[in-house]
Amino acid sequence: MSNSEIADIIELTGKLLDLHDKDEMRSKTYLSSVFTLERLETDLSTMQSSEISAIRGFGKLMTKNIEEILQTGTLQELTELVALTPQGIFDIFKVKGLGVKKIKVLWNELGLDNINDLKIACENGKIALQKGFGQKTQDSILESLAFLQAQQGKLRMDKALVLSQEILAVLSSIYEGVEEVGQVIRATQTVDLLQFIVPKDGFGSLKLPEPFEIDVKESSPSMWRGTFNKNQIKIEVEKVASKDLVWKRMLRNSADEHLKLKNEKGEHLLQFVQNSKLSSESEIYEAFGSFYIIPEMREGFTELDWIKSNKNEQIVTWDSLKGTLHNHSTYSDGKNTLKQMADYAKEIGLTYFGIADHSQTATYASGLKPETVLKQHEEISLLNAQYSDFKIIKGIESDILPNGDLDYENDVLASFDYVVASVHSVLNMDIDRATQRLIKAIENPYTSILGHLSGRLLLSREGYPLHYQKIIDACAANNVVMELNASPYRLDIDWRYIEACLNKGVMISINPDAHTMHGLLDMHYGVKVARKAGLSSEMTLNCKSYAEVMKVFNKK
DNA sequence: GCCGTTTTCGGCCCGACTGTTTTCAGTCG
Repeated sequence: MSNSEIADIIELTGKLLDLHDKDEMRSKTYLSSVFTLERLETDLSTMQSSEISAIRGFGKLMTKNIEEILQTGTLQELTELVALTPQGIFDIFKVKGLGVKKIKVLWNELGLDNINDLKIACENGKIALQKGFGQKTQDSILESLAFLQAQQGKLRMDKALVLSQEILAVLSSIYEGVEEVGQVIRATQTVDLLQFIVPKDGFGSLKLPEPFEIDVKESSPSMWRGTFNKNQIKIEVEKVASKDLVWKRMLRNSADEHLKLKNEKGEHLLQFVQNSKLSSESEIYEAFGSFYIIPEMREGFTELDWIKSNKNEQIVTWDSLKGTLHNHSTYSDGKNTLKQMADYAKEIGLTYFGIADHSQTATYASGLKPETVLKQHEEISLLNAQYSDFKIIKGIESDILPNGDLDYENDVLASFDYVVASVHSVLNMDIDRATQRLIKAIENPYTSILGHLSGRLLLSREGYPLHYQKIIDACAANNVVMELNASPYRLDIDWRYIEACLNKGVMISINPDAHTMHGLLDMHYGVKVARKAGLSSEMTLNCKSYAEVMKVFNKK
Protein backbone atom coordinates (compact mmCIF):
# COMPACT_ATOMS: atom_id res chain seq x y z
CA MET A 1 0.00 0.00 0.00
CA SER A 2 1.42 3.35 -1.05
CA ASN A 3 1.79 6.43 1.13
CA SER A 4 -0.84 8.28 -0.84
CA GLU A 5 -3.35 5.46 -0.41
CA ILE A 6 -2.70 5.57 3.33
CA ALA A 7 -3.06 9.35 3.26
CA ASP A 8 -6.44 9.02 1.52
CA ILE A 9 -7.75 6.77 4.29
CA ILE A 10 -6.53 9.11 7.02
CA GLU A 11 -7.87 12.17 5.21
CA LEU A 12 -11.33 10.66 4.86
CA THR A 13 -11.30 9.62 8.52
CA GLY A 14 -10.36 13.17 9.53
CA LYS A 15 -13.11 14.68 7.39
CA LEU A 16 -15.72 12.31 8.79
CA LEU A 17 -14.61 13.09 12.35
CA ASP A 18 -15.36 16.72 11.52
CA LEU A 19 -18.62 15.92 9.81
CA HIS A 20 -19.88 14.00 12.84
CA ASP A 21 -18.65 16.59 15.33
CA LYS A 22 -16.19 14.24 16.94
CA ASP A 23 -13.00 15.50 18.55
CA GLU A 24 -12.08 18.54 16.49
CA MET A 25 -8.42 18.58 17.45
CA ARG A 26 -8.00 14.93 16.60
CA SER A 27 -9.35 15.52 13.10
CA LYS A 28 -6.98 18.48 12.73
CA THR A 29 -4.11 16.14 13.55
CA TYR A 30 -5.34 13.61 11.00
CA LEU A 31 -5.58 16.23 8.29
CA SER A 32 -2.20 17.78 9.03
CA SER A 33 -0.60 14.33 9.01
CA VAL A 34 -1.96 13.96 5.49
CA PHE A 35 0.07 17.02 4.59
CA THR A 36 3.16 15.38 6.08
CA LEU A 37 2.44 12.05 4.40
CA GLU A 38 2.20 13.57 0.96
CA ARG A 39 5.75 14.81 1.11
CA LEU A 40 7.26 11.82 2.89
CA GLU A 41 10.07 10.31 0.84
CA THR A 42 10.17 6.82 2.33
CA ASP A 43 7.43 4.23 1.86
CA LEU A 44 5.69 3.74 5.20
CA SER A 45 5.36 0.03 4.45
CA THR A 46 9.15 -0.29 4.71
CA MET A 47 9.44 1.54 8.05
CA GLN A 48 9.67 0.29 11.63
CA SER A 49 7.10 1.66 14.07
CA SER A 50 9.86 3.47 15.95
CA GLU A 51 10.76 5.22 12.70
CA ILE A 52 7.14 6.17 12.05
CA SER A 53 6.60 7.65 15.50
CA ALA A 54 9.80 9.68 15.05
CA ILE A 55 8.17 11.58 12.16
CA ARG A 56 7.12 15.09 13.18
CA GLY A 57 3.42 15.11 13.93
CA PHE A 58 3.12 11.35 14.33
CA GLY A 59 2.54 10.32 17.93
CA LYS A 60 1.22 7.17 19.53
CA LEU A 61 -2.19 7.15 17.86
CA MET A 62 -1.09 8.05 14.33
CA THR A 63 1.60 5.37 14.46
CA LYS A 64 -0.94 2.81 15.60
CA ASN A 65 -3.37 3.94 12.88
CA ILE A 66 -0.77 3.61 10.14
CA GLU A 67 0.19 0.14 11.31
CA GLU A 68 -3.47 -0.86 11.33
CA ILE A 69 -3.89 0.41 7.76
CA LEU A 70 -0.78 -1.43 6.60
CA GLN A 71 -2.02 -4.67 8.17
CA THR A 72 -5.75 -4.55 7.38
CA GLY A 73 -6.00 -2.12 4.48
CA THR A 74 -8.33 0.16 6.42
CA LEU A 75 -9.12 1.70 9.81
CA GLN A 76 -11.74 0.32 12.18
CA GLU A 77 -12.44 3.94 13.15
CA LEU A 78 -13.14 4.80 9.51
CA THR A 79 -15.43 1.80 9.04
CA GLU A 80 -17.50 2.93 12.02
CA LEU A 81 -17.70 6.53 10.75
CA VAL A 82 -18.69 5.38 7.25
CA ALA A 83 -21.53 3.36 8.81
CA LEU A 84 -22.86 6.58 10.37
CA THR A 85 -22.72 8.45 7.04
CA PRO A 86 -25.35 8.36 4.27
CA GLN A 87 -23.85 7.07 0.99
CA GLY A 88 -24.86 10.22 -0.88
CA ILE A 89 -22.67 12.40 1.34
CA PHE A 90 -19.60 10.87 -0.29
CA ASP A 91 -20.83 12.12 -3.66
CA ILE A 92 -21.30 15.60 -2.21
CA PHE A 93 -17.65 15.54 -1.11
CA LYS A 94 -16.76 15.62 -4.80
CA VAL A 95 -18.56 18.94 -5.39
CA LYS A 96 -16.06 21.77 -5.83
CA GLY A 97 -16.40 24.58 -3.32
CA LEU A 98 -18.05 22.39 -0.70
CA GLY A 99 -15.86 21.33 2.20
CA VAL A 100 -16.76 19.53 5.39
CA LYS A 101 -18.07 22.65 7.14
CA LYS A 102 -20.55 23.54 4.42
CA ILE A 103 -21.62 19.94 3.85
CA LYS A 104 -22.32 19.66 7.57
CA VAL A 105 -24.66 22.67 7.38
CA LEU A 106 -26.42 21.30 4.30
CA TRP A 107 -26.95 17.94 5.98
CA ASN A 108 -27.87 19.11 9.49
CA GLU A 109 -29.89 22.22 8.62
CA LEU A 110 -31.47 21.26 5.30
CA GLY A 111 -31.38 17.45 5.51
CA LEU A 112 -29.50 17.19 2.22
CA ASP A 113 -27.59 13.92 2.03
CA ASN A 114 -27.36 13.18 -1.69
CA ILE A 115 -26.57 14.84 -5.00
CA ASN A 116 -30.14 14.75 -6.31
CA ASP A 117 -31.67 16.53 -3.32
CA LEU A 118 -28.81 19.03 -3.37
CA LYS A 119 -29.52 19.80 -7.03
CA ILE A 120 -33.25 20.30 -6.39
CA ALA A 121 -32.53 22.55 -3.41
CA CYS A 122 -30.24 24.68 -5.60
CA GLU A 123 -32.83 24.91 -8.35
CA ASN A 124 -35.45 26.00 -5.81
CA GLY A 125 -33.13 28.69 -4.49
CA LYS A 126 -33.04 27.21 -1.01
CA ILE A 127 -29.26 27.11 -0.75
CA ALA A 128 -28.83 30.82 -1.35
CA LEU A 129 -31.10 31.56 1.62
CA GLN A 130 -29.02 29.49 4.04
CA LYS A 131 -26.77 31.48 6.37
CA GLY A 132 -23.18 31.41 5.17
CA PHE A 133 -24.28 30.59 1.62
CA GLY A 134 -25.36 32.95 -1.13
CA GLN A 135 -26.40 33.21 -4.75
CA LYS A 136 -22.88 32.69 -6.07
CA THR A 137 -22.27 29.61 -3.95
CA GLN A 138 -25.57 28.17 -5.17
CA ASP A 139 -24.68 28.84 -8.80
CA SER A 140 -21.24 27.33 -8.44
CA ILE A 141 -22.68 24.19 -6.82
CA LEU A 142 -25.05 23.77 -9.77
CA GLU A 143 -22.19 24.27 -12.18
CA SER A 144 -20.03 21.72 -10.37
CA LEU A 145 -22.93 19.23 -10.29
CA ALA A 146 -23.39 19.53 -14.05
CA PHE A 147 -19.66 18.98 -14.56
CA LEU A 148 -19.67 15.91 -12.29
CA GLN A 149 -22.65 14.45 -14.12
CA ALA A 150 -20.90 14.85 -17.47
CA GLN A 151 -17.86 12.95 -16.10
CA GLN A 152 -19.83 9.99 -14.76
CA GLY A 153 -18.80 6.66 -16.17
CA LYS A 154 -15.59 8.12 -17.62
CA LEU A 155 -12.01 7.27 -16.75
CA ARG A 156 -8.71 8.97 -17.40
CA MET A 157 -6.54 7.16 -19.93
CA ASP A 158 -4.17 5.74 -17.30
CA LYS A 159 -6.95 4.24 -15.17
CA ALA A 160 -8.72 2.90 -18.25
CA LEU A 161 -5.58 1.13 -19.46
CA VAL A 162 -5.11 -0.61 -16.12
CA LEU A 163 -8.73 -1.72 -15.93
CA SER A 164 -8.72 -2.84 -19.55
CA GLN A 165 -5.64 -5.00 -18.93
CA GLU A 166 -7.29 -6.55 -15.88
CA ILE A 167 -10.40 -7.43 -17.87
CA LEU A 168 -8.32 -8.72 -20.77
CA ALA A 169 -6.52 -11.07 -18.40
CA VAL A 170 -9.80 -12.49 -17.08
CA LEU A 171 -11.28 -12.89 -20.58
CA SER A 172 -8.09 -14.50 -21.84
CA SER A 173 -8.31 -17.10 -19.11
CA ILE A 174 -11.66 -18.19 -20.60
CA TYR A 175 -11.33 -17.63 -24.36
CA GLU A 176 -8.48 -17.74 -26.83
CA GLY A 177 -7.30 -14.81 -28.91
CA VAL A 178 -9.14 -12.06 -27.02
CA GLU A 179 -8.24 -8.54 -28.17
CA GLU A 180 -8.69 -5.05 -26.75
CA VAL A 181 -10.32 -2.70 -29.26
CA GLY A 182 -11.95 0.71 -29.19
CA GLN A 183 -11.00 3.81 -27.23
CA VAL A 184 -8.03 2.22 -25.47
CA ILE A 185 -6.46 1.37 -28.83
CA ARG A 186 -7.38 4.79 -30.25
CA ALA A 187 -5.74 6.35 -27.18
CA THR A 188 -8.54 8.76 -26.35
CA GLN A 189 -7.58 10.95 -23.40
CA THR A 190 -10.63 9.87 -21.43
CA VAL A 191 -12.52 6.61 -21.88
CA ASP A 192 -16.23 5.84 -21.39
CA LEU A 193 -16.38 2.41 -23.03
CA LEU A 194 -14.03 -0.58 -22.86
CA GLN A 195 -14.40 -2.96 -25.83
CA PHE A 196 -13.08 -6.44 -26.50
CA ILE A 197 -13.32 -8.91 -29.34
CA VAL A 198 -13.55 -12.66 -28.73
CA PRO A 199 -12.90 -14.73 -31.88
CA LYS A 200 -15.43 -17.58 -31.82
CA ASP A 201 -17.32 -19.41 -34.53
CA GLY A 202 -20.66 -21.15 -34.16
CA PHE A 203 -23.77 -20.54 -32.09
CA GLY A 204 -24.10 -19.71 -28.43
CA SER A 205 -23.58 -16.40 -26.67
CA LEU A 206 -20.64 -15.52 -24.44
CA LYS A 207 -20.94 -16.48 -20.80
CA LEU A 208 -18.89 -14.28 -18.49
CA PRO A 209 -18.39 -15.09 -14.80
CA GLU A 210 -18.42 -12.72 -11.84
CA PRO A 211 -17.32 -10.01 -11.34
CA PHE A 212 -18.79 -9.35 -14.82
CA GLU A 213 -22.39 -8.19 -14.52
CA ILE A 214 -24.51 -8.41 -17.66
CA ASP A 215 -27.01 -5.77 -18.75
CA VAL A 216 -29.54 -8.19 -20.25
CA LYS A 217 -31.62 -5.52 -22.01
CA GLU A 218 -28.61 -4.10 -23.85
CA SER A 219 -27.01 -7.42 -24.78
CA SER A 220 -27.56 -9.64 -27.83
CA PRO A 221 -26.32 -13.13 -28.80
CA SER A 222 -23.15 -11.69 -30.33
CA MET A 223 -22.68 -8.65 -28.08
CA TRP A 224 -22.27 -8.88 -24.32
CA ARG A 225 -22.87 -5.55 -22.60
CA GLY A 226 -22.51 -4.78 -18.92
CA THR A 227 -20.05 -3.78 -16.23
CA PHE A 228 -17.04 -5.26 -14.46
CA ASN A 229 -16.40 -5.39 -10.74
CA LYS A 230 -18.81 -2.57 -9.82
CA ASN A 231 -16.99 -0.07 -12.05
CA GLN A 232 -19.35 2.50 -13.56
CA ILE A 233 -17.66 2.33 -16.95
CA LYS A 234 -19.47 0.40 -19.69
CA ILE A 235 -18.00 -2.80 -21.09
CA GLU A 236 -18.67 -4.48 -24.45
CA VAL A 237 -17.43 -7.94 -25.32
CA GLU A 238 -18.21 -8.97 -28.88
CA LYS A 239 -18.19 -12.47 -30.28
CA VAL A 240 -16.75 -12.35 -33.79
CA ALA A 241 -16.58 -15.14 -36.39
CA SER A 242 -13.05 -15.67 -37.64
CA LYS A 243 -13.97 -14.60 -41.20
CA ASP A 244 -15.12 -11.20 -39.90
CA LEU A 245 -12.17 -10.42 -37.63
CA VAL A 246 -10.41 -7.94 -39.91
CA TRP A 247 -13.30 -5.62 -40.61
CA LYS A 248 -14.83 -5.89 -37.13
CA ARG A 249 -11.51 -4.93 -35.58
CA MET A 250 -11.24 -1.95 -37.88
CA LEU A 251 -14.83 -0.95 -37.17
CA ARG A 252 -14.22 -0.95 -33.40
CA ASN A 253 -10.84 0.77 -33.66
CA SER A 254 -12.30 3.75 -35.55
CA ALA A 255 -14.40 6.61 -34.21
CA ASP A 256 -17.78 7.03 -35.91
CA GLU A 257 -16.60 10.35 -37.31
CA HIS A 258 -13.71 8.58 -39.01
CA LEU A 259 -16.00 6.02 -40.63
CA LYS A 260 -18.17 8.84 -41.98
CA LEU A 261 -15.24 10.38 -43.89
CA LYS A 262 -15.74 10.42 -47.67
CA ASN A 263 -13.38 9.77 -50.55
CA GLU A 264 -13.25 11.81 -53.75
CA LYS A 265 -16.26 9.95 -55.18
CA GLY A 266 -18.27 10.83 -52.08
CA GLU A 267 -18.28 7.27 -50.73
CA HIS A 268 -18.12 6.75 -46.96
CA LEU A 269 -15.24 4.75 -45.49
CA LEU A 270 -17.84 2.73 -43.57
CA GLN A 271 -19.13 1.14 -46.80
CA PHE A 272 -15.70 -0.23 -47.56
CA VAL A 273 -15.25 -1.53 -44.04
CA GLN A 274 -18.61 -3.31 -43.92
CA ASN A 275 -18.76 -4.67 -47.43
CA SER A 276 -15.22 -5.72 -47.67
CA LYS A 277 -13.99 -9.17 -48.43
CA LEU A 278 -10.55 -7.61 -48.19
CA SER A 279 -8.06 -9.34 -45.95
CA SER A 280 -6.28 -6.41 -44.29
CA GLU A 281 -6.95 -2.88 -43.10
CA SER A 282 -4.40 -1.54 -45.59
CA GLU A 283 -6.42 -3.07 -48.42
CA ILE A 284 -9.60 -1.50 -47.08
CA TYR A 285 -7.98 1.94 -47.05
CA GLU A 286 -6.55 1.33 -50.51
CA ALA A 287 -9.98 0.45 -51.94
CA PHE A 288 -11.35 3.59 -50.30
CA GLY A 289 -8.58 5.62 -51.92
CA SER A 290 -6.27 6.42 -49.06
CA PHE A 291 -3.09 5.23 -47.40
CA TYR A 292 -3.27 3.29 -44.13
CA ILE A 293 -4.21 5.41 -41.11
CA ILE A 294 -3.06 4.37 -37.63
CA PRO A 295 -5.82 3.66 -35.07
CA GLU A 296 -4.78 6.59 -32.84
CA MET A 297 -5.59 9.00 -35.67
CA ARG A 298 -8.99 7.61 -36.60
CA GLU A 299 -11.02 10.46 -35.17
CA GLY A 300 -12.59 12.09 -38.21
CA PHE A 301 -10.36 15.10 -37.62
CA THR A 302 -7.82 15.96 -40.33
CA GLU A 303 -6.31 12.50 -40.87
CA LEU A 304 -7.35 12.09 -44.51
CA ASP A 305 -5.54 15.25 -45.52
CA TRP A 306 -2.64 14.52 -43.20
CA ILE A 307 -1.87 11.14 -44.79
CA LYS A 308 -1.70 12.73 -48.25
CA SER A 309 1.44 14.67 -47.38
CA ASN A 310 2.94 12.68 -44.48
CA LYS A 311 4.18 9.20 -43.67
CA ASN A 312 3.19 7.05 -40.69
CA GLU A 313 6.84 6.14 -40.14
CA GLN A 314 7.69 9.73 -39.21
CA ILE A 315 5.30 9.80 -36.23
CA VAL A 316 6.84 10.00 -32.78
CA THR A 317 7.27 6.76 -30.81
CA TRP A 318 8.50 6.01 -27.31
CA ASP A 319 11.72 4.62 -28.72
CA SER A 320 12.46 7.86 -30.54
CA LEU A 321 12.57 9.88 -27.28
CA LYS A 322 16.11 10.85 -26.27
CA GLY A 323 15.52 12.84 -23.11
CA THR A 324 13.05 14.43 -20.73
CA LEU A 325 12.68 18.10 -19.85
CA HIS A 326 10.07 18.86 -17.21
CA ASN A 327 10.65 17.00 -13.96
CA HIS A 328 10.65 17.65 -10.23
CA SER A 329 12.86 16.48 -7.38
CA THR A 330 12.92 16.71 -3.60
CA TYR A 331 14.25 20.24 -4.05
CA SER A 332 10.58 21.19 -4.56
CA ASP A 333 7.60 18.80 -4.38
CA GLY A 334 9.08 15.69 -6.02
CA LYS A 335 9.37 12.40 -4.13
CA ASN A 336 12.78 11.35 -5.40
CA THR A 337 16.14 13.07 -5.26
CA LEU A 338 17.75 14.74 -8.23
CA LYS A 339 20.23 11.89 -8.53
CA GLN A 340 17.55 9.19 -8.27
CA MET A 341 15.50 10.89 -10.97
CA ALA A 342 18.48 11.34 -13.30
CA ASP A 343 19.72 7.79 -12.74
CA TYR A 344 16.31 6.41 -13.56
CA ALA A 345 16.15 8.48 -16.74
CA LYS A 346 19.49 6.94 -17.72
CA GLU A 347 18.24 3.48 -16.80
CA ILE A 348 15.25 3.72 -19.16
CA GLY A 349 17.55 4.64 -22.01
CA LEU A 350 17.37 8.44 -22.07
CA THR A 351 20.51 10.50 -22.65
CA TYR A 352 19.62 13.69 -20.75
CA PHE A 353 17.43 14.76 -17.85
CA GLY A 354 16.12 18.29 -17.49
CA ILE A 355 15.23 19.30 -13.95
CA ALA A 356 12.47 21.92 -13.72
CA ASP A 357 11.48 22.26 -10.07
CA HIS A 358 8.92 24.82 -8.95
CA SER A 359 9.86 28.48 -8.57
CA GLN A 360 9.70 30.58 -5.40
CA THR A 361 6.06 31.74 -5.54
CA ALA A 362 4.86 28.12 -5.48
CA THR A 363 5.24 27.90 -1.71
CA TYR A 364 2.68 25.07 -1.52
CA ALA A 365 5.16 23.02 -3.60
CA SER A 366 8.30 24.23 -1.78
CA GLY A 367 9.34 26.38 -4.73
CA LEU A 368 13.06 27.19 -4.91
CA LYS A 369 14.40 30.40 -3.43
CA PRO A 370 17.35 31.91 -5.35
CA GLU A 371 19.87 30.52 -2.84
CA THR A 372 18.41 27.00 -3.27
CA VAL A 373 18.70 27.37 -7.03
CA LEU A 374 22.38 28.04 -6.51
CA LYS A 375 22.73 24.93 -4.37
CA GLN A 376 20.93 22.80 -6.97
CA HIS A 377 23.17 24.08 -9.72
CA GLU A 378 26.23 23.11 -7.69
CA GLU A 379 24.87 19.59 -7.25
CA ILE A 380 24.11 19.33 -10.97
CA SER A 381 27.68 20.30 -11.83
CA LEU A 382 29.01 17.65 -9.43
CA LEU A 383 26.71 14.96 -10.85
CA ASN A 384 27.45 15.87 -14.45
CA ALA A 385 31.15 15.45 -13.73
CA GLN A 386 30.41 11.82 -12.77
CA TYR A 387 28.32 10.89 -15.81
CA SER A 388 29.69 9.88 -19.14
CA ASP A 389 27.35 10.19 -22.13
CA PHE A 390 24.52 11.50 -19.94
CA LYS A 391 23.64 15.07 -18.95
CA ILE A 392 21.49 16.82 -16.37
CA ILE A 393 20.18 20.12 -17.74
CA LYS A 394 19.53 23.08 -15.44
CA GLY A 395 15.94 24.17 -15.85
CA ILE A 396 13.14 25.61 -13.74
CA GLU A 397 9.37 25.58 -13.94
CA SER A 398 8.77 29.23 -13.36
CA ASP A 399 5.32 30.34 -12.32
CA ILE A 400 3.72 32.82 -14.67
CA LEU A 401 2.50 35.46 -12.24
CA PRO A 402 -0.94 37.02 -12.78
CA ASN A 403 0.61 39.97 -14.63
CA GLY A 404 2.53 37.67 -17.00
CA ASP A 405 5.93 38.14 -15.34
CA LEU A 406 8.18 35.20 -14.56
CA ASP A 407 8.99 34.38 -10.95
CA TYR A 408 12.66 35.48 -10.54
CA GLU A 409 14.84 38.47 -11.21
CA ASN A 410 16.62 38.35 -14.57
CA ASP A 411 20.00 37.40 -13.09
CA VAL A 412 18.47 34.24 -11.60
CA LEU A 413 16.55 33.45 -14.79
CA ALA A 414 19.77 33.82 -16.74
CA SER A 415 21.44 31.13 -14.60
CA PHE A 416 19.23 28.36 -16.06
CA ASP A 417 19.80 26.52 -19.32
CA TYR A 418 16.06 26.77 -19.97
CA VAL A 419 12.80 27.91 -18.41
CA VAL A 420 9.43 26.15 -18.52
CA ALA A 421 6.86 28.87 -17.87
CA SER A 422 3.55 27.67 -16.41
CA VAL A 423 0.43 29.07 -14.77
CA HIS A 424 -0.45 27.62 -11.35
CA SER A 425 -2.63 30.23 -9.71
CA VAL A 426 -5.44 32.62 -10.60
CA LEU A 427 -6.95 30.19 -13.08
CA ASN A 428 -10.16 32.13 -13.54
CA MET A 429 -9.21 34.92 -15.93
CA ASP A 430 -11.42 35.75 -18.89
CA ILE A 431 -10.20 34.82 -22.37
CA ASP A 432 -8.55 38.17 -23.17
CA ARG A 433 -6.71 38.59 -19.88
CA ALA A 434 -5.61 34.94 -19.80
CA THR A 435 -4.31 35.20 -23.38
CA GLN A 436 -2.50 38.47 -22.68
CA ARG A 437 -0.91 37.01 -19.56
CA LEU A 438 0.47 34.05 -21.52
CA ILE A 439 1.67 36.16 -24.43
CA LYS A 440 3.63 38.37 -22.04
CA ALA A 441 5.27 35.25 -20.59
CA ILE A 442 6.03 33.92 -24.09
CA GLU A 443 7.64 37.22 -25.03
CA ASN A 444 9.89 37.06 -21.98
CA PRO A 445 13.40 36.46 -23.39
CA TYR A 446 14.04 33.74 -20.79
CA THR A 447 11.01 31.55 -21.59
CA SER A 448 11.99 28.39 -23.49
CA ILE A 449 8.92 26.17 -23.12
CA LEU A 450 5.30 27.08 -22.37
CA GLY A 451 4.06 24.57 -19.74
CA HIS A 452 0.62 22.91 -19.54
CA LEU A 453 -1.06 25.50 -21.71
CA SER A 454 -4.68 25.51 -20.53
CA GLY A 455 -4.34 24.45 -16.89
CA ARG A 456 -7.01 21.80 -17.33
CA LEU A 457 -7.25 18.64 -15.24
CA LEU A 458 -9.05 15.95 -17.19
CA LEU A 459 -12.39 14.98 -15.65
CA SER A 460 -11.93 17.41 -12.79
CA ARG A 461 -11.19 20.95 -13.95
CA GLU A 462 -11.74 22.79 -17.18
CA GLY A 463 -8.87 24.90 -18.44
CA TYR A 464 -9.11 28.65 -18.72
CA PRO A 465 -10.27 29.95 -22.10
CA LEU A 466 -7.61 31.11 -24.57
CA HIS A 467 -7.23 32.57 -28.05
CA TYR A 468 -5.19 29.58 -29.20
CA GLN A 469 -4.02 30.92 -32.54
CA LYS A 470 -2.66 34.10 -30.93
CA ILE A 471 -0.74 32.04 -28.38
CA ILE A 472 0.69 29.77 -31.07
CA ASP A 473 1.67 32.75 -33.22
CA ALA A 474 3.46 34.30 -30.25
CA CYS A 475 5.36 31.05 -29.62
CA ALA A 476 6.42 30.99 -33.27
CA ALA A 477 7.57 34.60 -33.16
CA ASN A 478 9.57 34.12 -29.95
CA ASN A 479 11.10 30.66 -30.50
CA VAL A 480 9.11 29.18 -27.63
CA VAL A 481 8.46 25.42 -27.61
CA MET A 482 4.97 24.17 -26.69
CA GLU A 483 4.75 21.57 -23.95
CA LEU A 484 2.58 18.52 -24.35
CA ASN A 485 2.26 17.74 -20.67
CA ALA A 486 2.16 13.95 -20.62
CA SER A 487 0.70 13.52 -17.17
CA PRO A 488 -2.55 11.58 -17.70
CA TYR A 489 -4.21 14.16 -15.47
CA ARG A 490 -3.45 16.91 -17.96
CA LEU A 491 -2.46 15.90 -21.53
CA ASP A 492 -2.24 19.62 -22.12
CA ILE A 493 -1.86 21.11 -24.88
CA ASP A 494 -4.86 19.23 -26.20
CA TRP A 495 -3.73 17.15 -29.19
CA ARG A 496 -6.24 18.87 -31.47
CA TYR A 497 -4.13 22.07 -31.37
CA ILE A 498 -0.82 20.38 -32.17
CA GLU A 499 -1.38 20.62 -35.91
CA ALA A 500 -1.81 24.39 -35.61
CA CYS A 501 1.56 24.50 -33.79
CA LEU A 502 3.26 22.47 -36.50
CA ASN A 503 1.80 24.68 -39.21
CA LYS A 504 3.61 27.61 -37.59
CA GLY A 505 6.82 25.68 -37.01
CA VAL A 506 6.32 25.55 -33.23
CA MET A 507 8.03 22.47 -31.80
CA ILE A 508 6.39 20.25 -29.17
CA SER A 509 8.12 18.89 -26.06
CA ILE A 510 6.57 15.75 -24.57
CA ASN A 511 7.10 16.44 -20.87
CA PRO A 512 6.18 13.99 -18.11
CA ASP A 513 6.02 16.60 -15.32
CA ALA A 514 7.34 13.70 -13.24
CA HIS A 515 7.21 13.99 -9.45
CA THR A 516 8.58 10.46 -8.95
CA MET A 517 11.07 8.28 -10.81
CA HIS A 518 8.36 6.18 -12.40
CA GLY A 519 6.51 9.37 -13.33
CA LEU A 520 8.98 9.59 -16.23
CA LEU A 521 7.06 6.71 -17.81
CA ASP A 522 4.06 9.04 -18.17
CA MET A 523 5.72 10.11 -21.42
CA HIS A 524 4.04 6.96 -22.78
CA TYR A 525 0.68 8.73 -22.48
CA GLY A 526 2.09 11.84 -24.11
CA VAL A 527 3.39 9.81 -27.04
CA LYS A 528 0.00 8.13 -27.47
CA VAL A 529 -1.92 11.41 -27.78
CA ALA A 530 0.85 13.03 -29.82
CA ARG A 531 0.42 10.22 -32.34
CA LYS A 532 -3.24 11.20 -32.65
CA ALA A 533 -2.04 14.55 -33.93
CA GLY A 534 0.56 13.03 -36.26
CA LEU A 535 3.39 14.71 -34.37
CA SER A 536 6.71 13.74 -35.97
CA SER A 537 9.85 12.95 -34.00
CA GLU A 538 11.46 15.64 -36.12
CA MET A 539 9.24 18.28 -34.46
CA THR A 540 9.47 16.80 -30.96
CA LEU A 541 12.05 18.66 -28.89
CA ASN A 542 12.98 15.75 -26.65
CA CYS A 543 13.59 13.48 -29.64
CA LYS A 544 16.62 15.69 -30.31
CA SER A 545 20.08 14.99 -28.96
CA TYR A 546 21.45 16.93 -25.99
CA ALA A 547 23.51 19.15 -28.27
CA GLU A 548 20.53 19.91 -30.53
CA VAL A 549 18.27 20.70 -27.59
CA MET A 550 20.83 23.11 -26.17
CA LYS A 551 21.03 24.75 -29.57
CA VAL A 552 17.26 25.33 -29.50
CA PHE A 553 17.50 26.83 -25.99
CA ASN A 554 20.41 29.04 -26.94
CA LYS A 555 18.47 30.50 -29.85
CA LYS A 556 16.55 32.47 -27.24
C1' DG B 1 -3.93 14.52 19.02
C1' DC B 2 0.76 16.34 19.00
C1' DC B 3 4.54 19.31 19.95
C1' DG B 4 7.69 21.89 22.57
C1' DT B 5 8.87 24.43 25.56
C1' DT B 6 7.84 30.75 27.37
C1' DT B 7 8.65 22.76 30.00
C1' DT B 8 2.18 19.74 31.34
C1' DC B 9 -0.76 23.83 28.52
C1' DG B 10 -1.41 26.89 24.36
C1' DG B 11 -1.52 26.81 19.72
C1' DC B 12 -1.37 24.31 15.62
C1' DC B 13 1.07 24.88 7.34
C1' DC B 14 0.23 28.71 4.57
C1' DG B 15 -1.02 32.00 1.26
C1' DA B 16 -4.52 33.17 -1.99
C1' DC B 17 -9.01 33.47 -3.21
C1' DT B 18 -14.00 33.72 -2.86
C1' DG B 19 -18.17 34.97 -1.12
C1' DT B 20 -20.48 36.54 2.45
C1' DT B 21 -19.78 39.53 5.46
C1' DT B 22 -18.88 44.43 7.46
C1' DT B 23 -13.81 41.93 9.40
C1' DC B 24 -13.79 36.84 8.36
C1' DA B 25 -14.79 31.73 7.50
C1' DG B 26 -14.32 28.17 4.35
C1' DT B 27 -11.96 26.10 0.56
C1' DC B 28 -8.09 24.95 -2.26
C1' DG B 29 -3.61 23.53 -3.92
